[in-house]
Amino acid sequence: MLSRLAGMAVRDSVDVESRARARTRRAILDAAITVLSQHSAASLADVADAAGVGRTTLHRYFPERAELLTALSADVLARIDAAAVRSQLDHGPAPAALERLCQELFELGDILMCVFSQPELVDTQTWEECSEADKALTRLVERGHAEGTLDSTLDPIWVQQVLWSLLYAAWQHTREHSVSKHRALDLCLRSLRKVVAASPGRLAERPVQDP
Amino acid sequence: MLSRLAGMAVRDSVDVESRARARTRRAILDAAITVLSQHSAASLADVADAAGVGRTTLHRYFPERAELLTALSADVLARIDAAAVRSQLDHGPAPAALERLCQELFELGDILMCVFSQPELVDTQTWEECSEADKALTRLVERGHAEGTLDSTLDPIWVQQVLWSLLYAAWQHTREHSVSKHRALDLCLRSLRKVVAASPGRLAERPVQDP
DNA sequence: CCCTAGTGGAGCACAGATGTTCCATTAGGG
DNA sequence: CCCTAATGGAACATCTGTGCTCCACTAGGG
Repeated sequence: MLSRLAGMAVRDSVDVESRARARTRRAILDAAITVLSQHSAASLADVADAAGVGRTTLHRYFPERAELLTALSADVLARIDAAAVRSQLDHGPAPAALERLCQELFELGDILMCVFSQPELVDTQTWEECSEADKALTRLVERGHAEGTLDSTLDPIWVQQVLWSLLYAAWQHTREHSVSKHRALDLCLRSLRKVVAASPGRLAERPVQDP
Repeated sequence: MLSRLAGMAVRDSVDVESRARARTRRAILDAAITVLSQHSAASLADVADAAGVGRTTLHRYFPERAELLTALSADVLARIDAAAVRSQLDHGPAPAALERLCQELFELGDILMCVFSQPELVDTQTWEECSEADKALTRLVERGHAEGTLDSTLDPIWVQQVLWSLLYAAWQHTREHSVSKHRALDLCLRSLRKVVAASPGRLAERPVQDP
């Protein structure tokens, strides 16, 4: 029943119609990711052009800009969750698992930059409640604390912040300066590793100086 | 001569006029920082409201949106440079100097977030060529490399990227989760310290895995 | 106290983005 | 091969943000 409603027209078979439409839909979403990751205020005409479709067609799929953004958000979240699944966060040593996640997320490229350039795209509330990736990452960090392989003074939320901001730094590094993706990822992983490593002994060596 | 031109009207004394105008100008710039740091696409009416002035007045100071952004950019750059000067990057051990810079920049608050939400505000070309802060930071990192107090596998540009992205992470941390500024700065400094610390011995322990 | 710089509001024109409709054309499945 | 879903383009109304003008009002300095 739902599938008939989703298809905008009454058809016998369900997937046959989807062929062309699914392809167009993907092209639009991919274009939206590319365009909006670089200029979050880009017009729908820009997105349509990048997707190689007419503005009218774009409107058939997403009657309002908000609907495109909603779909984009869902797509981004799904890809991030998929990356988390591929990383198998519950297996092996915590630091290694975290690095696998970092690599998988790095591969998402423009999708990452979308999240940064449009924070409203990923509502923090929804994210923390619905995202499996968030929960898995929290579990991972807590496991690392228990194992003694991750710095126990860094709570899961901060580790997540650092992971994302280092990924942003890495991609920005490739965009602005002519640095290879490989080099950027290397720096990113190396830095992440050092941040989360359990500090051997001398903790809080230099406390914050209040001015 | 220039001061008469800057005053938009022919006056005998120069600073008398500036009193009111300078106050209004600052109010507008401060409001622009606050508003645009949270929503980079905010309208000029929003900025005027936040500044407590009419839209007409805002137009008298900045006839076009671009001019407001230019002034905003100059203001932001000046504040960043001032923060760098206060940090005395050329004095003392390199890691400590870097932490002083981090603290000074952290205090800039919304100004930082402006730079992130509107990367076009700070053109990388202009920044690297004109900013004294950039040069001082580069010198600092190179000094740290020579001293052996900073990880020599991290080039100055990457250190700068990490510094900024950690600052972003810290502020985001206070905004989204109810974390005190003090705690956020503490996490930020601790993380920065670990990233830039010269690795004792075992470098490149775990190279990037190409998939 | 008076005068002028500074301000605020209303109003107007313009530009760009958006949402919508209609029609001609094309591609792909039955 | 034929038919229909799918598409693209043109045209239109609307809306928002912007840039600009004019006029009335107010506060602060001489």
